[in-house]
Amino acid sequence: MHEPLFEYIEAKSELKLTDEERLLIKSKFQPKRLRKRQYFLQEGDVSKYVAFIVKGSARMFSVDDKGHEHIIRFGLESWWLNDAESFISLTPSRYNIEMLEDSELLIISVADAYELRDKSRLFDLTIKAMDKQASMATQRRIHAAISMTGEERYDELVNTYPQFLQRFPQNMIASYLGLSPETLSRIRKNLMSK
Amino acid sequence: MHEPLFEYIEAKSELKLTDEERLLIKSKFQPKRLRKRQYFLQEGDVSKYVAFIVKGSARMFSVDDKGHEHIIRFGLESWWLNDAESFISLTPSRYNIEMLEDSELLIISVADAYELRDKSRLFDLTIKAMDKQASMATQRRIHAAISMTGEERYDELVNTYPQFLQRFPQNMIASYLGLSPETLSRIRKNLMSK
DNA sequence: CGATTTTTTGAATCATATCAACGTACGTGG
DNA sequence: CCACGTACGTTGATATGATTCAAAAAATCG
Repeated sequence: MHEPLFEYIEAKSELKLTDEERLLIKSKFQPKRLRKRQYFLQEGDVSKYVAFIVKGSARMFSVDDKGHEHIIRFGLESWWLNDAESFISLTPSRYNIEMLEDSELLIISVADAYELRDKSRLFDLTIKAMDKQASMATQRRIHAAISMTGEERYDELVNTYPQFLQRFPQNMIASYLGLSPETLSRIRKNLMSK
Repeated sequence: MHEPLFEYIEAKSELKLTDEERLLIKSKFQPKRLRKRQYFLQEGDVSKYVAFIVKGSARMFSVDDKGHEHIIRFGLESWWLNDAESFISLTPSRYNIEMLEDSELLIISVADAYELRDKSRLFDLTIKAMDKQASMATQRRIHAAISMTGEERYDELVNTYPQFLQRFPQNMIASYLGLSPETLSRIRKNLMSK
């Protein structure tokens, strides 16, 4: 069950885990199964855990006054789930995290995550690598959101995350891109004829 | 010259620097002065340095095919400057970083930054705290960009970063919000009459 | 298979961009 | 210190991209 996490850590840190370190990490990460449509985090709750996705997928989204959902980000195998804002400041979350497929997670509490970063150099390096990658990805996304048309943003998504198209329904892709489902449908129709 | 950086590190890490650590940090960060309109990073260059802003301000922006500029983020005192994407992957940057006021920076190379994180626990804690804060801020910004109208985004900026209105011209605020200068002008006019 | 969800299409409407013109503020060299 | 040039902000008219609402078609699920 923990094997994919170990592989992830060794890949990110570019180092090999000792048996001792494996045991330590295993002791802090609890397996958790969530079925499709179950929530990992609900709006108003405080995000006390981070999850590593072993298998499955999820979306983090907010709901506005009009009841429209906006997808902040998706999660797939080897990605992490949590609301940075709530997790860090320990305030109630404005977001929901819902599983989109039957999933297997490995969860760790805030306190244990800090402790583990202190005790395991590899784990610490892994989180640093993840932070860097995340900051790159969010910088790109902000750039796309403020400077591109819907069609350009869809184009970039097709190139950057082609898996999304296989795994997620089109109306969720639209929400992720900040478009209405109808608009994305029309954009795709348009691209067909080119 | 390095005093503001020391204060920043002690505030973020919630610990006190030793004299030894101060010397080490001082030896890695070079002072650099840039005047208004000078560039810290130009599109096409690789971002090899990170800068801590002691005094002054800057903007990071891209230029699209039509020659329009899009501001990804601003920098002010105690903020950091670099292009995450270029810095991390050592690829030529798609962005420019230009000083908006005569500024004093403390710059550190990629290699030295890694080394310093290894050698100074306080510096490492500081960067971790900064990463967390940055991930919170970018999550908020993405949420705003994909789910809010121009007026709502301006409103949020007024509440979150009121300093921006004092320090930066309105057309740059518009660019940061992903709006044309004309649209922001009209939004402000609208808000006046409420 | 029927029921529900997702996608598509059309028409009307809204938000924002674009282009052009004008007024104002600003800083820079003479 | 003034005058000029450049940058900035506002306003109006028009164009465009995207949303909304409604309905039908297609896909998916139990």
